[in-house]
Order: sequence, then structure tokens, then C-alpha cells
Amino acid sequence: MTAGGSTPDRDLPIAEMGVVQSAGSSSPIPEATLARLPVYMRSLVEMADEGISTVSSRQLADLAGVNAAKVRKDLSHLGAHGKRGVGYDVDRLLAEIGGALGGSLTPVVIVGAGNLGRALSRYDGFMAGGFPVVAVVDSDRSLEGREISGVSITHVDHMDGVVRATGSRLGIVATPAHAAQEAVDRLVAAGLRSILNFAPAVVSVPPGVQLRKVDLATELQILGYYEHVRTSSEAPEQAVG
Amino acid sequence: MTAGGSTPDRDLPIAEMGVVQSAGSSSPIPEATLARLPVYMRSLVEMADEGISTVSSRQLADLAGVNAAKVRKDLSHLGAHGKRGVGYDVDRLLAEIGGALGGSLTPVVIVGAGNLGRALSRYDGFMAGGFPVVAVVDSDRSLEGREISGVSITHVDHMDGVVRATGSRLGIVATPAHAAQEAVDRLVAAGLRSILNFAPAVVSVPPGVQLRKVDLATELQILGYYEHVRTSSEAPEQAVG
DNA sequence: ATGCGCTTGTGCGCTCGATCACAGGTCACC
DNA sequence: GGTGACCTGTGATCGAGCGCACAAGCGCAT
Repeated sequence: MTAGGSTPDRDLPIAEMGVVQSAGSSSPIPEATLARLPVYMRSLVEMADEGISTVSSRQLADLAGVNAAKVRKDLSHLGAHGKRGVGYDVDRLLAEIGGALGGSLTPVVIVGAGNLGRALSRYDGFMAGGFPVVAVVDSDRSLEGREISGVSITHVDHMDGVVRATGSRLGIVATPAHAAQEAVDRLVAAGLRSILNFAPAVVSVPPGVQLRKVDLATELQILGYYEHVRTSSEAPEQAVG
Repeated sequence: MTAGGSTPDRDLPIAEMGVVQSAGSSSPIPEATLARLPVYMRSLVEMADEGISTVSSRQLADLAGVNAAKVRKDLSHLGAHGKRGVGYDVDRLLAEIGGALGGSLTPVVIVGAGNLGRALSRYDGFMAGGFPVVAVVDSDRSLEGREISGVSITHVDHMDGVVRATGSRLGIVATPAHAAQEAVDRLVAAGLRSILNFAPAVVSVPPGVQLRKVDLATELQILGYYEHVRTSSEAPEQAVG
């Protein structure tokens, strides 16, 4: 592929991060499906709690706010076999989704004990989802030793030891933008391969490391755009009286 | 359901929410582009601070971590005209992106003063991005009057008045899952048309209301999947020494 | 036992976004 | 003034995901 010296507009390579290839063992679940599985899971847990044992794609679709065909196609990726004319077994479905997503507990380390870091450390949803926060590190030595919901803050210089001692497998970056790249680098150096970045900064990771981004300000700006468009187009009609 | 006799798999209608149609006045910027504009903006601000006055699509692409062609196509949606052979004028580009995204300040109201709500209220990135948090409401009366970074908490029953008094245009839902739908309903009733939901729940809104979702637990579960896949495929080689 | 209604699983066409490649325009330098 | 290096804007191609529609399967009522 254009090996020689041509390539007019070649741009930067950019480590592909669409779908992790890894050793394709069992299931290459598409990203879009992956993002919906947790939503299905929550609905299924509720149903299980209510004693419901069977669910149709349509019911699940309503609860999850998506299309029924999409639900079926999503579940087909799990090798989940529902019964035609009946539906899916709630418990079995829960087990299958749970199995696909990793099942057991996955410990998390959070970098940055500022507003956001502290809030995330205390966020019940993580623990409930099987992601206990087992470590919090920060670059501020004055925070060292302070406790957040049972976890004491460690200095970032000791990250390697903390990650090893706690068995952390997922890293969350909740630092200011200017510290994000270093935080990520340190997490990678400590052996982590999956990182969630909350800092409003573009960071790069070596190939093989999964990096996802949650950009709070950007989300608001997107909403702001629609709000802006709406008000702009409504303004002319506003002054009626 | 299944009222009529036809429509084999008709499923629910689901209020379209792909691209807001509104009165298509000036620019139907695609979602994907929209999500990148704030990233470009941050890079451009940095460049402007450094006194750089011109930028090529390639440079901007490097800073934003994307493809140069994508940058050009994105910017073309703004009617942004760079000079061939030269690049884009940084200041002008900033003005154009800012204009497209809404420009001026857009006040935000946050529902839910728990861990997450408080953290978001204090999040500098919002203010910096032009989204000052002007109101925080909660259903817990014991929090009433307490201050968070200059804003005092109001009871949710007074939401209408607070929204009107503060001129809030964007709503953020940071409640527990079970309270999310009601929070959204109240925001809509108060006249807001753009809502960002942090609660891990599926909520529905009437047509014409923009609803975006940030699902923290889901993000972790997606990472957990990749981590799971990776470790599963590496496990066989693990037991050596 | 048999028919009928309900539900799954999936092939198909469509839309959207990403990337490539190139023609057209601009500037600097000689 | 001419030439070459550089950069933008965009048409074309490609792939992913979505929704539809339907054939195949299952269970209940009779």
C-alpha cells in the first residue's frame, strides 16, 4: 500500500483505536453493541428483582430506549439464544452479558483527587457496576494519607507500588488538562492497558492501550450549539405581543 | 399493543433524535464534526496564547489527534475559509467556531447536589467553556441554602422560579437513577430544551428536547470488556515460571 | 394432532462518517 | 516574472451501523 515515496496527503499514522484486535478468541463484539450491553443489563437486573423470568426483545427495547431489532442483533453477538415465540430468559441473559463484559470485579485506580476525582471515588455506580475504586493518587503531597470512602490517597510517585498492591486493572484520569498526559504515561508505565480520561486534553497512548475519553465541557458545548441554533431561528418570531 | 393488523415488526416510533431539524437556518453541522469543534477550539486557544497567528490543517490535526482531511472537512462546515498554500487564521477560526457553538455565555442549572452534582458545580471547565453554573437544586430540604462555589442550593420545587430568575438554558441531571426521569420532566416543564443526563437511567423526553447522556459506569464497562478479552487471551501463556 | 399467533435470527438497502486523492489557489524566492 | 513548494476544498470510495422485512421456530388452545 503506497509503500514507496508517494502518498501526497499521508498525514499522521495515528494508532488505530477503532476496534481492539488482540487475539481474537471468542467474540469481536462491535463497539456500538458494547455500549448498549450495560444498558440492557440494568433493565434486566430490575426485571430479575421483580421476579420476571422471561423478556422479549420488544420489552427490553422499550426499557432500554432502542429498537427491538437492534436488541436482537446485539444479543446475537453474545451467542445468546432466545426461544422463538417466547423470548429470552432473564437470568441467563444476565449471565451472558455479564460474562461478555468481564464478569467479576475489576479494580480501578483514580489519578487526581480534585473535585472530580473525589466525586468519582465516591460514585456508587462504579462499585455497583463491579468496578471498586481501590486506589487514589495525586501529585499534591498535602493530600497524602487523607481518606476518601475507605481509600487513602497516595502520592503519584508511588503509583507503581499501589497499582501492583491493589491489583488495579483500569485507570481513571481526573487531573487538570496540563497533567493528563503525564498521568496517562505513568498509568501505562505501571502496566495498565485500559484508561478512561476525564481531563479535557488530547493525550496519546502506545499501541495496545485502550483509551476512552469523557469530555464534560464538550458535551455541554454540543448542547449549547443546538440551543443556539434553536434560539437563533426562533428569535425573529419572538417579538409579537 | 400490536393494534393494527399489519406492520410485522413495527416496534416503537422513538422520537427521532439524530439531528435536530429545527428551522434549518444557517448550518446543519453534523454531530461528528460538532463533537470535534471544542477540541479544535482548545488547541487554537493555546496557539493564540503563544502568539501563533496561522495554522495548517495538518498542525491542527496533530494537536487534536485526528486526521488532517477531517479537520479540513470539519472546518468547511463553518464556511471557514482558509487560504490555500497558507492555512487558517487562528483568531478568525476561533471566532468562527465560537460563533457556531453559540458564542456567548450559556447559564446552566444542575439538578442533584450529591457527590457528582457538587463536583460538577465546582468544575472549572464548565465556566471556562462559557457555561457558568448559576443554579443547583436538590430534593433534600436539609441542603437548602447551602452554598457551592457561590451558588446556593434551592429546593427542586422552586425549580421554575430559579430557572427563570437565573436565565438557565441548559440542564444537568446528576441525580440517582430512580430520580432521573422526574428531574428531566421538571427541567422540561421549566422550559429547558437541552439536557445533559449523568444518571445511569434511560429517560425519555418530548420531541424537540435535546437529551445527551454521559454514562460513567458504561464507559468503565466497555473498558472492562477489552481488559477482559485481553486477559482471557493472554491467560494461557501466563503460567510459566 | 393441528393450526395460529408470537418471537427470534438475519439478509438487505440506506445513511453517515472516515479516508483518500487530486485539482485549484497562494506565497516565497530567485 | 516565473517556478516550485505548500495547503485548502471537495469528489469518490469504503466500511460500520441502523432499521426493515421476512423466513423459521416455538407453544398454546382446541
